[in-house]
Amino acid sequence: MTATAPHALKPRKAPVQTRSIITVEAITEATIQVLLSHGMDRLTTTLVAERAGVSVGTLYQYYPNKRSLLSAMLEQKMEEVSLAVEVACREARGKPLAEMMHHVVERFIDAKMARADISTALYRISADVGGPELVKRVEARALRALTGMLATASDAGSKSDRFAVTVMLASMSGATRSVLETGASPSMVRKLREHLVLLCESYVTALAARP
Amino acid sequence: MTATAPHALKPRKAPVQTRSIITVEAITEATIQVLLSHGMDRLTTTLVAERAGVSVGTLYQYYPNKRSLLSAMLEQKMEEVSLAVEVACREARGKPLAEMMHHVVERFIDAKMARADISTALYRISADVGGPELVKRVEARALRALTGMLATASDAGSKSDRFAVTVMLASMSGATRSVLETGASPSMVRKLREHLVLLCESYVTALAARP
Amino acid sequence: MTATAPHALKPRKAPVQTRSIITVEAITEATIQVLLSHGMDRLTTTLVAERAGVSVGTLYQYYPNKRSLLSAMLEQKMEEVSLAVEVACREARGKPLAEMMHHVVERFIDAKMARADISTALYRISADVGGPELVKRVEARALRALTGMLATASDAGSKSDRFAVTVMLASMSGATRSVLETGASPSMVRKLREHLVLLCESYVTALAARP
Amino acid sequence: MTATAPHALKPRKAPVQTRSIITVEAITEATIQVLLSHGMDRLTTTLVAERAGVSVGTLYQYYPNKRSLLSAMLEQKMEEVSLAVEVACREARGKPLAEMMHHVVERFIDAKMARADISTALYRISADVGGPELVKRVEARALRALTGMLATASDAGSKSDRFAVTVMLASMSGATRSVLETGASPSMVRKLREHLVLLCESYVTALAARP
DNA sequence: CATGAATGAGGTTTCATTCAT
DNA sequence: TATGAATGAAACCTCATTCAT
Repeated sequence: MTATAPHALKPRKAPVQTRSIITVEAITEATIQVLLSHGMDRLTTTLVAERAGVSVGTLYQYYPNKRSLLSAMLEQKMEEVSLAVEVACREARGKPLAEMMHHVVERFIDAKMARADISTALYRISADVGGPELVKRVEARALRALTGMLATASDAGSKSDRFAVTVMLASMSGATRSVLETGASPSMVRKLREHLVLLCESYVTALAARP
Repeated sequence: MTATAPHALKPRKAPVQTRSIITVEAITEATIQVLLSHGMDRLTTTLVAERAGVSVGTLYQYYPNKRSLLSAMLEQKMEEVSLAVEVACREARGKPLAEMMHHVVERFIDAKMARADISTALYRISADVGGPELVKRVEARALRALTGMLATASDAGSKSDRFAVTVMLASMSGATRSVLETGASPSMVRKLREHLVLLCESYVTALAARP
Repeated sequence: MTATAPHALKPRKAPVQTRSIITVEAITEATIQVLLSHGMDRLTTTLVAERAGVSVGTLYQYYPNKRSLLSAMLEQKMEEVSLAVEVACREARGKPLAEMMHHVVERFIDAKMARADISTALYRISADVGGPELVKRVEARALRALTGMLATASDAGSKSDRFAVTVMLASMSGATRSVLETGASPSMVRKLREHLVLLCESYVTALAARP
Repeated sequence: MTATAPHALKPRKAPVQTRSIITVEAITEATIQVLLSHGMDRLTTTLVAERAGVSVGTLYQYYPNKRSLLSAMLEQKMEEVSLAVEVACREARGKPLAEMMHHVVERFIDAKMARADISTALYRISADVGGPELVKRVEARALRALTGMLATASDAGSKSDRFAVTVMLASMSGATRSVLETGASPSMVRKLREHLVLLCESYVTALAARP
């Protein structure tokens, strides 16, 4: 990717007409496919447009540059996951710790696995495309939600601080990524759910038990 | 980076003479520096060579292409971490679980933080450069070592299987990465150590307590 | 020229719009000119593009690599000659041997001399650029045509086999090439016509007279 | 090949010591091999040196540049052929035409086929490396010899001029090249001998019979 | 709005040649 | 003499982006 001014990462215009929406969706889908089949450094705007069945020109009507195309995809997926976590946290407020973790982990993995291919594809970008900053910004919401939820646990005065929650979230992401990159068979995913619940639950409990 | 056949990722020749060794080290160091100062997609072979104080031609005497240069760096650092884990596992055999985890986590983080800049830089490339495969291959050793060690715990019949260990390792990596990308102040690192020990310890204990 | 996989020698896309056709023709012509003025090993794609009044990028839209550019030119010219021979053979069917050879040789030389500069330029590349294979493939048609024609000679049961015809064709090519590379003044060309007719005629006659 | 001043095409020094002779021969042989296995445009001085079992530096002790290396090979082989023709012509003086042609053609083909690989390899260079000029210069001797010989034919006042002989020589070369590039099985070579004799003999006879 | 031909800066890689050891 | 590490000019080729149609 050639150097690009840091501005202009937003999509160029929001599609309103039906045709436009279809076009944008085709582009989005094509990006995923190319990312998966060719990898980050053979992804070219021309190739994406071709796969989407439109011309490059059209692609550039919706995204001012390549970076914004990828950035949009990354943000979209991450928002989705963050939202899922937020909702799960709201639902689990006031419950006992074990139940909380169970619920949140399930929703987190659900969100990642809905279109697991997208998740996998995005691991190929996150480093570039404003990765860390974007990640931090989007994860902040999930972080707040989790911290808030933990404070309402019915069975334990929570000692969990922001840092502990970060560690937990990063662990969940790391483990899920690892499984996704190994292929993610259904049985693997089942085990992942189980283990992540155990991991988080025991961690939170241990935190609460600290002097 | 231009398309490159998946072969030819190995360095081209091992430096034998003193002069060569110095050259290769200069290239290695320059790669890190450029990665940190310019980022993955403004890293050019010319720039690396310049920074290393050699000509591009020289760089290409040791690495057949850009990919192999980056790949070599990634592998090198990962081997280092894997080795550190292996050694730590050997040292902690036969100890109680808590002590084991404490020891391994400490050594893991030590290895990552020695030249934290390198670790950070490498997160930018792991996705390309044969990432997953390389990761899997190199981590396999750490995995075996950890599993083996856990079986010798003095205080608990280990129920830990390969999958659980993968989850643990991925969690450690994920959390460490998260901290590194946020800046990694000394106090952060201290907290990370503490929390990762807690996380792993409680996880392993919980695993052992399962029906 | 850098190493190139043996595939991908075909032009990348056929020009359809008027603008494209002009572009491709400009590139073709520029290639000849550069070949003549600079020689095979100072012919660079950049130089060709410049001469053609387009950018390198444009050149690469029509030819996937340097080799294919040259290959296309070679094939084009050779097809032309082969076609000329085919047509001449068809026209001369049923005539006496002497007349046949006269006609074919004349048309062969006509075809080579139309843009003698191109012929000369192409001798510089035929060795690389898939030479032999291409030559064999394209000449096959001329070979068949000649053999077929000779069988219809009104004045002699033809003993000419495929091999004899190959020898004849190769002789014609060799002699013509020799003359072209010496400068090919009109008087030389006149003599060449005369002599090649004599050569072929007497050869075919001698073949027919063999026991 | 990079641009090189037109001077300095001669080998740098004549090897006198035994060791040197062996070295030069190894280089010569290696050049042929590389030419055959990799083709003209993947022939690099380093590769040749490697194949010859010496260092590049050593190669440059005997040839001032790549061009001279190739040029030397070309000239050497051509001289050989020319010499063979000269000798054959001397031997055949005073004989009848038919016998003359038979003798010369046989020796010509013998010379080309002794190390047919070399001949084939050289077709890959002749265009570059001062091709035409070199060819003209070296062939001049064969030309003179042939013309001289024909004038002494016992059975016919020769009408053959320099041009006719050029045509004949070019035909012989062309046909031989064609056969070599098609693989040159022994039976093919046998047929080639036969046919070239016939071709030349009938040609010369026809020339003599002209008004 | 869509198209896709054209652009050209710039990146990667090669390889003839030199020269200190 | 031989070596082979180093050089660096220069070649090939890509691809994000624009704009006339």
